[in-house]
Parts: sequence; structure tokens; C-alpha cells
Amino acid sequence: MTIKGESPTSRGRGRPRLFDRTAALDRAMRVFWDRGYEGATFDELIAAMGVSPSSFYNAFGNKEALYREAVGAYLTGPGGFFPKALTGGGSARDAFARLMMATAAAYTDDTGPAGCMISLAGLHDAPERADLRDFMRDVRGRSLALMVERLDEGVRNGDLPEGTDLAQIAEFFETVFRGMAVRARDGADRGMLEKTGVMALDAWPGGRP
Amino acid sequence: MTIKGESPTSRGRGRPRLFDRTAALDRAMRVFWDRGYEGATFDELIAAMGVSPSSFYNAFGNKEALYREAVGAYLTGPGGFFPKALTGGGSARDAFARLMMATAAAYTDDTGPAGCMISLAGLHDAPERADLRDFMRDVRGRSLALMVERLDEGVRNGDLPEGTDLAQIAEFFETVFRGMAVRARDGADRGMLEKTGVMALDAWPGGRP
DNA sequence: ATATTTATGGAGCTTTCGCTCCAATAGAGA
DNA sequence: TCTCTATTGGAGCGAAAGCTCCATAAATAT
Repeated sequence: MTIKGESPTSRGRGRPRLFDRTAALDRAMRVFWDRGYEGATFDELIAAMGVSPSSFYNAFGNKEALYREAVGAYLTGPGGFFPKALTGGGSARDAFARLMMATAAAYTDDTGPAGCMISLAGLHDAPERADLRDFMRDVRGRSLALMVERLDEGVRNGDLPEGTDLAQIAEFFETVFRGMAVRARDGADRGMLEKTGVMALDAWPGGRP
Repeated sequence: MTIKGESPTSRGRGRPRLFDRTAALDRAMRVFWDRGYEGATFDELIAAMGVSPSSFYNAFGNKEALYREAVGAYLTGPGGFFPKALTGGGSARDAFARLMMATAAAYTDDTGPAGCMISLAGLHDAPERADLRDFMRDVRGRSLALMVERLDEGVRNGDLPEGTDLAQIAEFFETVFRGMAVRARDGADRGMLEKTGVMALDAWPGGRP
């Protein structure tokens, strides 16, 4: 008996897959991004992916496994702007300024749904889906960790004084990002998000530059 | 033939209702608040409300009508802190400082679910539920309008210079509020939200006081 | 008392959801 | 060529969601 979904790629033996697994995953990711986990129905997913139920089941296991894979695809794809913006040159403040602008652009990029696949997902799940809610909270937590890491580098570089409450700065910007995702969903355009980002930077320790 | 759900209160004729409609609505509101519109199932709702399907149908019409009523109950109940904090005395900045603290308290008040019933609702709905998504966007829009109104009063009182971009200030705080709702859902406590609120005020035009 | 109006409990119904199974198919390895 | 393994289309299935209907009950109006 084969364990379903344990074959992420074709392995040579047997009949080869007729569809592009990576492309199908990308399409599924966009459905989840637009509609959330519960909002994305099985039929919508397989229609967008262009596969039959059995092919889906065979290649991805089940809806939840597909979702977790789709989150991974988002993070390394459309969500890649986040670590990238943080790791460019300049001061810590420069990095965060870049991050705000990149976020404003990414959340309103019309090649994908408005907002972000991570920010607003799994917030209303039933207790029996606690694992998925926890998973999303952990994924969201990674951005906090990335920001603290960059801020710590800023302290080492002298951009920020020793003893600065880095966790609080990250928490503040995290809050702004999540809120921007809501605003983007409600139709805020890139310019509005950018202005909000500029205003958020005014709260940087030490005030305006 | 009676139009279903057109009787918000008992009207004297016929058999009187055996349950407290207001109390049942309040319980339903908390289920929606915790689980969202789609996440709240019919069975959960009637169980929380303590009514049978037919009584539910008779008194509230259907799930969507109940939801709209529940939003109204939230706005005049647990959501009442928002207009209240804005309309106290002091400068515009004082009002917004009060608003941030009140929001931090409300979003972490353990007599109800974490966060806010309005901030994160209807963001992933299917196209066939566009009316509900639009409804929630409009409800969210009211807080923007309330904030702009208070800021305009601030300009008239000399708290803010003429020509200040009031819509942008409101947009920024709106973003922070919505983000705080996400953070509260992910477990941020009152103190964390308060610190974020204090930081957000540092972005007030003119800088720190 | 009778008629009228409204509420209630409970059974049941239609649709959707998320698979699940199976026979047929097609490439790889011997 | 002949297995062996994996994939595919398509039918179907059990559970849950969201009502819907109906017979019965209990109030007011006349």
C-alpha cells in the first residue's frame, strides 16, 4: 500500500505525470491566497490546477497538505520580497524603509490577489483545525524574527543605541504590515500604503531623520 | 404568507417567544466574532443561541440576516469603545491616544474573543458573497470617517495646522487598528498592543510632544 | 368560546464538500 | 516483450451545511 502524497515529484518508474506539478501548485497557491483555506473549495482548486480529483489526491495528498505546500511556495515566491528588502545595504532604518515600500508594492501587485497570503490566514479557524491556525501563526512569527535579526544587526552597526527595545519595534512594524494587508484587501492602492509606510517610519526611535 | 424574519420583536399577537431575542443575538454575535461568517456553522449558532432551527428561522430569517444584525449588535455593544474614545475631551492627539489605549484594552478583553468582529471579516469571501464583503468594507469605512471627523475638529480647534492631510492620518491609524486585530488574534496581550499604540502616536504630525 | 396569529420541536431535504475507489493507461526496467 | 509501478478520468459516497416543512402549542382579538 502506498502512502498517499508521498511523491512530490515523479520518480521515473510508472506512468509519468501529465501535468506540471509546480505550475499546478502555483495556481492552487493563488486560489488559497485569494480565498483563504476554508474559502477555497476542492472543486475550485482542481479546476484552477487543471487536474482531476484522483490526480490531485495522488500528487498532493489532501487539501491541508496542499495548503502547507502552497504557503511554502508563497514564501519563496511572491513573499520573497520580505527577506530580500531587509537584507539590502544601508542602515537598519534604510532597510525598514525599503521594506515598507516593497510591502506596499507587493500587496497591490495586480499579478496576484490583493494583500498577502499569510497575514490574514487561519484567524477564524475552528478548534479542530488548531494545527493549521498554529501553523499560520508560526509562519507569521517568522517575519518578527527576521525583523529583530535585522534590528540587532543595526545595534551592532551603531544604527540604534544599545538597550533599544528591538522586539517592540518589530512588533510595531509587524502590526503595520498586517494592517496593510487588510487595507489592500479593502482596495487601498499602492500610493496609500506607501504613505502609511512613510508615516510608520516617523515612529522610528529618535524620531524623523 | 409571512415574509420570514420580518418580526424583530414579538408584537403582542400570537404565541409569545420563549427565548430572549436580544440575548440570543448577543450569543450569536460572539460566535461570529470568534469564527467569522463562513466559519460559524448553523448548528453552532443555534446551539449557542439555545433555539431550534425553526425558531431561529422564524426570528432571524437566515444566517446572513443574523450576521448583519450581529454586526449591528457589536457596533453598539463591544465596538462602542471606538466612537466613545474619540469623543472625549482634550486635543485631537489626546483623543487618538485614548483611542489607541481603548483599542488595546478592547481587543484583549477576555469577556469576548480576541480582536475585533469587524476588522478581519469578509476578507476572503467568494464572489457570490460580494454583498457581504462590501457590507463589511463599508462598516470598516465608518471608523475612517469617524477619525477624519475628529481630526477636522482638531484643525478647527488649532490642534493641527490647516492643510494637514487628515485622510492620510486616519488611514495610518486605521491600518494600525486592523493590524492590532491580527496581533490580538495571534495572542498579543494588552501591554504589547498599548506599546504599539504609543509608538504609532510618535508618527503624529509634528513628532513627539 | 372561537378564530387568528405567531412560536416551537423535530424530521427531513437539497446541495456542497472533500475525498475515495476502480478500471484503464502508459512509461521504465528486466 | 513482459512485468511492475505510477497516473488518469470518472463515477460515487458519507458527512455536514443550511435551511424548510409541518403538526402542535399558546398567546391575543372578537
